[in-house]
Amino acid sequence: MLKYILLGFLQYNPMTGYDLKAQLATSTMHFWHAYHSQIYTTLRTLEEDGLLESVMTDETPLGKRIYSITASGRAALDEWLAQPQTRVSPSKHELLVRLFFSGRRDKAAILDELRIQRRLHQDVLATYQQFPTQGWDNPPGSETRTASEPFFWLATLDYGQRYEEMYIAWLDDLIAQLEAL
Amino acid sequence: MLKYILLGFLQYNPMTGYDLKAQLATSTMHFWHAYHSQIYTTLRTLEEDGLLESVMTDETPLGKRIYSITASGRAALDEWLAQPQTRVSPSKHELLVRLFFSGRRDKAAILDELRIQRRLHQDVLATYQQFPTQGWDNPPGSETRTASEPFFWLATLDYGQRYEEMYIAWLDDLIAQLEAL
DNA sequence: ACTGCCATGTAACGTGTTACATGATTCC
DNA sequence: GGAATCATGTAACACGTTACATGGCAGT
Repeated sequence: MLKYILLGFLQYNPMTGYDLKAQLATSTMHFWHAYHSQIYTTLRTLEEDGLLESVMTDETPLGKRIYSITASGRAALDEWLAQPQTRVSPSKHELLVRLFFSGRRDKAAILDELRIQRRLHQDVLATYQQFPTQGWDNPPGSETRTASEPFFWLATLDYGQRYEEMYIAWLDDLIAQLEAL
Repeated sequence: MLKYILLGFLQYNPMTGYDLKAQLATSTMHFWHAYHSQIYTTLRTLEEDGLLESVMTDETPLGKRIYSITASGRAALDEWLAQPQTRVSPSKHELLVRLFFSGRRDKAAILDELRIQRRLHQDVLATYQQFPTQGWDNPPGSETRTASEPFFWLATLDYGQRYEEMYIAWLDDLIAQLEAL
């Protein structure tokens, strides 16, 4: 999966692993996450498989390695996009697991945990709400873009906002119910 | 993580791997998923670590192996529950990845994919809505339950319903926008 | 006879996480 | 002088997925 995200970003223009790490920490933070260790190793694997190429700028000890997509890389990305997803994305949500098994826990401890989550998700929502006004509606690179790309980027951002709003409302109702018990 | 889900279910009463697989396919389907291969291997690991014990019923070639939680197992579960989660659960959502990079795709193909997802998620929502009337508000086992357990089970189910409603509404709006383009 | 569900497991592979490790440059 | 950010990588381990593999029992 990360493979296609890296190819997806590199289709617009060449980037370093560090740049891709930054893209994942901003543009895709609401639907995919990866650690830098995984990004660097996956980039190397993609290069070995001929889907990417890289060059080192200024051969100083610790220079930048800039990756570019190859024709095979574009083909692999297009082929993946052409196969529609026909199942639901399986979800994994640790807080819900904890809650499901919280029957014996102290009420005050649960409320503390829920309130922490409420604050964290409020922050995430605030971040999303600032994205479009920060020029995020035109993010990765510049050239080789079609007119519809910002449409889809904004659609995923809209998902992120709706998700956070739903989640916060659910937390608020749950906190109120627990307090009333 | 699966470790604690298995311990969580087994705190109520002993079960087989097959039973646990069924629990994961129903009770926790909206927040955690695991394959039977992983369930069986994790159960073995937990037994090796002394958190579970098992007995074989009727020593026929292919009998049932019934797992029970040990005192150490309960302690491990309680300890995990006592450490509150202070970060947001990272999300991974394949359809959003595909959508994010769909700028060059054929509009009709994207619409097909979104409509398939809409139907699948409608089915999932329908399943959730039938749960409480099917006695799911009192699911795993029977004994050793506290009064607040159904409260938390219903809270996670409520999350699942709200999530699906939000997701379907988002899909509907997106489909309408795409059609209008 | 065949289908579907009960019931268990292994093996190989793929993905993801944590920790270790280094060093330059920029801003305060 | 110190902290933050830029920049890259490896190693060990943990977790998750797919495929292979077996066989009983109940219902049609």
